[in-house]
Amino acid sequence: MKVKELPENTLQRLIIYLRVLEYLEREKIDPISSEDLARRCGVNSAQLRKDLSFVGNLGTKGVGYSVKSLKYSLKKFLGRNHEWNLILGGINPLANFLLENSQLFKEGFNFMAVFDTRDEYIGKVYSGLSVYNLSQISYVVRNIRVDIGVITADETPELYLETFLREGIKAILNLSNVPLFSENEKIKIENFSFPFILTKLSYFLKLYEEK
Amino acid sequence: MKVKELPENTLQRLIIYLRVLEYLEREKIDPISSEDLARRCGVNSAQLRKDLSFVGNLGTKGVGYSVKSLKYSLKKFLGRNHEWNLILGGINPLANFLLENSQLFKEGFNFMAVFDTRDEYIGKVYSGLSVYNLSQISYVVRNIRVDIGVITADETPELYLETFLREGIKAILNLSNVPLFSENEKIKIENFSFPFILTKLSYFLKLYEEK
DNA sequence: AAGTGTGAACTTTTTCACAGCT
DNA sequence: AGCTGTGAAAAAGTTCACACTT
Repeated sequence: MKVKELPENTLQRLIIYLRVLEYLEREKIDPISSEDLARRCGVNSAQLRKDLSFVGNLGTKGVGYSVKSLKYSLKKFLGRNHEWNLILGGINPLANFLLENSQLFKEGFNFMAVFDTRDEYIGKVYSGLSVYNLSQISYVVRNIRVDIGVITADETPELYLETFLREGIKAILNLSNVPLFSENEKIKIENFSFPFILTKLSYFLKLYEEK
Repeated sequence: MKVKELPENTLQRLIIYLRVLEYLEREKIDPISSEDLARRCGVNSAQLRKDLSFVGNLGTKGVGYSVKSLKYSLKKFLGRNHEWNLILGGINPLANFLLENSQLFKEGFNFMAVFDTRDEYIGKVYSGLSVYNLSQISYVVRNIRVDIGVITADETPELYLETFLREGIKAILNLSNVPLFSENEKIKIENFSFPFILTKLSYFLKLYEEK
């Protein structure tokens, strides 16, 4: 197989499989069948096998999947077998939470620098990282590899986006309340906000009320 | 039309449209064509019109959509025209961030109570809310309507899920690192974590490196 | 006997293209 | 003339079902 591009939904499910495999490893469950893993991931087993076929031939017929080696294959496929360098734009409580969150560090996502546009923050040390003026980003990017730009700024997220893209950053996590997009195929932007995800639940609740 | 169930992707896009409409309203842009709005939302205009057709006949032929009234229709359709009551399970920095986040309050998501299982937290006041023992949830649920249960606990998210469901809560936002599922069609669970969304970017970066 | 991997069938979603309203 | 709303066509994604391997 291969050749075909990975569907977005398949990518999302692969990430879930990885998470559940990590759980199974802690619980010392090994091996596991597609039936059993699928049930724990809320999908059907044909779906799971088809999804995994994008990654490779990972199972043993008549037996199932080795939890350990499937986890390893998924990590590698998802680019989670090494570390990534992040920068952050916009100091606020969410930024603070992310910088102090050791879970992200444990999982290989390392914040390298913080940017802001407000004078009172520039030059300070924030959660152990120096705060730079956004206009000085070139200096930082010249010295360290930056993989992912995280935008937390509520005020001018577009400014951070433009600046990050101008510096050649290819992957953006936008956590502001305004969704951001790029026509450029070579740029990947993920938009997330808590009101966004809660609205998915509010729609469900409204629907449920009506019935 | 109508009759057909709303696809998940359509729901997600409707939420994006709403966000962008709020932005357009602030910018005093009104009316707007499907072409223009679609471009700002990173979708194609036929897609946008088809999505909106699930909500109703909202546009004016030859003119476009009124930003103000389209925003209103979407809010109503998404259940965002009134307030929702939330409870939170598991005290930690993420819980703290959510409880202190006035944006959620402004958008109609109100935290009513906090639960934990660790004695040292019970009975304390945390971000202005009383912390109850999870085992005493029935007492709280008897006195206030609870719409959404938010799970922040890292240690035993399953315990919070089971307890919330047992109390009849229909909508769950799980922010722990273990994805949770329910077979029950009448229960809606949204799983989110920062490592999850960053993994989508790491996959993209890995792919990009390979080419 | 058990359980994967995958073509083929089926279902859903997206895009096209244009009739019809303003 | 301009732009929506929507059937119909095309594309994409999911599920079935079974050949095949251990």
